Amino acid sequence: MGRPRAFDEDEAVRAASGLFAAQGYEGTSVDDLVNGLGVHRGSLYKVFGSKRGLYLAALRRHLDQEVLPTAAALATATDLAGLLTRAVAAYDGGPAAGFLLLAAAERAPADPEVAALVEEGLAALDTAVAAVLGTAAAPPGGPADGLAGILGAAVLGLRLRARAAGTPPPAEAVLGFAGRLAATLPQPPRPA
Amino acid sequence: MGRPRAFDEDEAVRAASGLFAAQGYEGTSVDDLVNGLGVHRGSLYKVFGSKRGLYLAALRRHLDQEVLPTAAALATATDLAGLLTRAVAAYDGGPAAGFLLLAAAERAPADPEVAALVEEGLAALDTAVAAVLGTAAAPPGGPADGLAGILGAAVLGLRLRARAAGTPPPAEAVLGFAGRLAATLPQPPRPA
DNA sequence: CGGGTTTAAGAACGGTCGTTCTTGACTGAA
DNA sequence: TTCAGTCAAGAACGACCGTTCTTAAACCCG
Repeated sequence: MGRPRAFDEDEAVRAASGLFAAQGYEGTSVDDLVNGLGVHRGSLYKVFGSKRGLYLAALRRHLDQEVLPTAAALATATDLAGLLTRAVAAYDGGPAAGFLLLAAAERAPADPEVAALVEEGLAALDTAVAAVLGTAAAPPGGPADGLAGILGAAVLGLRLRARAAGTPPPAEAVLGFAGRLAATLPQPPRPA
Repeated sequence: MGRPRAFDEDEAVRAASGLFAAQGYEGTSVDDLVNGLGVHRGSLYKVFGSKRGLYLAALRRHLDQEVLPTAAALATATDLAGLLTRAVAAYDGGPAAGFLLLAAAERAPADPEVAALVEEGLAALDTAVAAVLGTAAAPPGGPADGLAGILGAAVLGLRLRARAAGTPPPAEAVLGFAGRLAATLPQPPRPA
């Protein structure tokens, strides 16, 4: 019973991801969200409780729909060059690109719940890199450690530079680096 | 002539750096600045023109007093391990730590003047890394390229993770990575 | 000591912030 | 067809936003 909803909740959350990724949390007003999502103000508060609730839902969706699948795809690479090639190719430049970066820099220091989501995303990337390298992943909950953490950090840094400059990350730099680094491995990764 | 100033301008800009670094641009109100700087509202607008003007001054100061000196110190390293050791040691955890990161993620995409300052800081870091490696620096104005850009990106990514998690960057990971990578160099850097 | 000039002090501006409230439209069930 | 329940529509709330204005205080100079 009751009047049916005139909007798709998942689509609204996706649109919110784009707005938050582009303008940040503080830089996105509820009016921006109401206009961009096509969802009425009252419905927004009914469904998500608050602006912060919608932000958390958007970040959660970004992790589930973008970051974690990307990490899973990275983990299927058979060598380092393949992994980094996929990492660069995964940069779709879509509206939510960089949401994780922005959340890490802007909201994670002030919002523990955001920090936990960010850590989840970053840990997944580290785990994928570690899987390809055949080494142990970083300890859960702890800071990035080891080569996998460093490589993940490098990809993060490249994407941050790309975001700041408004250009896609430089693929050739990543691939050249992969060639260099592959030589340092004591044995071919994934010998099986 | 005229009544003398009751505040030190450089100290005010430094305090502003801390606030902007901690809370971001949109997250820091003019009231926050007036309280945190101990500078009267009118004086703030007289000297800096606007909140954005103060932000640009604070970022400029952060570059001049923190980032560029750090980059210069990095460039004096004689090998990769020394450079990365210094890079980690340079993380003072002070109030303005991460200002460059936050500016890159939050304001650079929307404010070209911020983007130019951010690019200046990142380029200086790349140049320092390149100097130690004995390779050419990234092309000015362009995206990071080559090994130096990758290494700089890794340091950026590590610091971003540290900022998100509220912990200092993991020194041992960086140093372990330096040992691995040093083996890939075709010759000892800085042969002279 | 009395102008001239610069800053400090703080009230006040219109606008926008996140949030809530009131009213009417639409639904399935009685 | 009435009822109870959910959502849409939009006005309205107090609080805060960045900015400006007015007035008093502190200095140099003559």
